[in-house]
Amino acid sequence: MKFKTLKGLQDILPPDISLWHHIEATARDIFKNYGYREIRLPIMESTDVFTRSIGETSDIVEKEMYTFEDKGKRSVTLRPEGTASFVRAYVEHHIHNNPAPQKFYYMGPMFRYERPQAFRYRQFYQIGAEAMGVEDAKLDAEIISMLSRLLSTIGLTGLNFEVTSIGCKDCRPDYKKALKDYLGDKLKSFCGDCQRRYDANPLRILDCKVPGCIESRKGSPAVLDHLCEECSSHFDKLKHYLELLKVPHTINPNLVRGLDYYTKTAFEVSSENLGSQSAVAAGGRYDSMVKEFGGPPTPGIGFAMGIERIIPLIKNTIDVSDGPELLICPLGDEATEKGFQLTEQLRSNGLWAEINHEVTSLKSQMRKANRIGAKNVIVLGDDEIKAAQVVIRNMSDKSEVTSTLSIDELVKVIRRV
RNA sequence: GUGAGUGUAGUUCAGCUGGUUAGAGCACCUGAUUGUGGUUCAGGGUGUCGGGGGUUCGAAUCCCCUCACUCACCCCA
Repeated sequence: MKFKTLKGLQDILPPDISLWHHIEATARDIFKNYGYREIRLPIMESTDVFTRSIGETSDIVEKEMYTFEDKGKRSVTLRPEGTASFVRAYVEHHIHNNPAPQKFYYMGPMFRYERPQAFRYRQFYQIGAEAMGVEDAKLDAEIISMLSRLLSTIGLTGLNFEVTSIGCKDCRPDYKKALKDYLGDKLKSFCGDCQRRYDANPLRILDCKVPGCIESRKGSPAVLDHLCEECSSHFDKLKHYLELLKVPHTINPNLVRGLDYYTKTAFEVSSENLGSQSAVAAGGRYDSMVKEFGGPPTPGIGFAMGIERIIPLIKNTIDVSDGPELLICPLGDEATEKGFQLTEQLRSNGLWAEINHEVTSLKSQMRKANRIGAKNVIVLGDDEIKAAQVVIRNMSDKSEVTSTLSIDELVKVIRRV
């Protein structure tokens, strides 16, 4: 084989593509109910858009971005996530002048230069939603509820919704300090990764799965006890509204997000059926990002879901079989010509019709009909043309109905109306 | 970036300690059945054994290198 897809990239072919369409159509449908409108964003941005928002020291920026210089010597980056691009567009087009909340959704590929793994790709697709301009926790509850509805409408079950608050610019530094103070003198009892995390991102120590670390961190201060007045009451309201809307969820104070811009609410949806990369969707509030991008102080909240991680979860539960509504099997030259015309006419009347282009034995034509999943078959030979009448055979129950060669009648009979 | 595993037909895989012409299931094609499919029966192999080098009388098998893929860590949708 001479060429193949690059590492971590994949072709999406039928029948899988039907699952993608199902997910995308369901998302558009649900988003419409909630007043979200589509926004299409470029696939690359000035590198600063990401470094300034995601965080210079985050893993994404430090080692996972597809960054290169264009011919004008500008540093550009293939987007590793959608929110930064969205906020850039929000500010650039003064969208804040519209009545709040302004709600948008997007879908498309993201790029991260990572080692591929099960359900992790270098080009992966996200469907994301962002709601801007409302600080109230009702919006947080609403968007989490929407996500929950979306995922269950798509057909997912057994998902775990985890919610927490990670504080804001004011209280998070205090908490970080309290945590580091507590962990500082017992640092030697932690794994190598955690010792590194202590300086890089101490919050992540709370998420470590090494048994020794779980033991050693027992009794460490909890984020939720260190929230400032405002963050704390925001989180209380969120819990209240989630109860009110009956959105199933658990509180996980150790939930950590890898992006620097999150404030207050953070949430993640995971599945136990995905192996190690279990996150299906994740999101949170970002109340200071618009201002940092040069816009007026504007709160925002959003989430993104990974399509590749949803596909395997619905693969065996959704029927993706398809096939033409009619296959014409011609026998002889005259039938080939007549059938060719007929096929086009049926198509222009809205039917998915096909004709075998090679006149082989009827047996092999029928085999092919079966193989391609044709719902009905017409055998078109000299007799049928002479009589201007055909037999329409239903492939699933073998029932047969006769019809004249009139297009209207054919369509009617095939559709069984 | 780190660690482990796997590369043989379209696909899933067998091929043990080296031994004639590289195999099986599924899929595919043809026929039995001349104008009616799925079941059955008969026939058909579609292959650079990932690539290169080495050891040997002889390598899919052993050794080295390399490439690719997979899973996991880090991290994340």
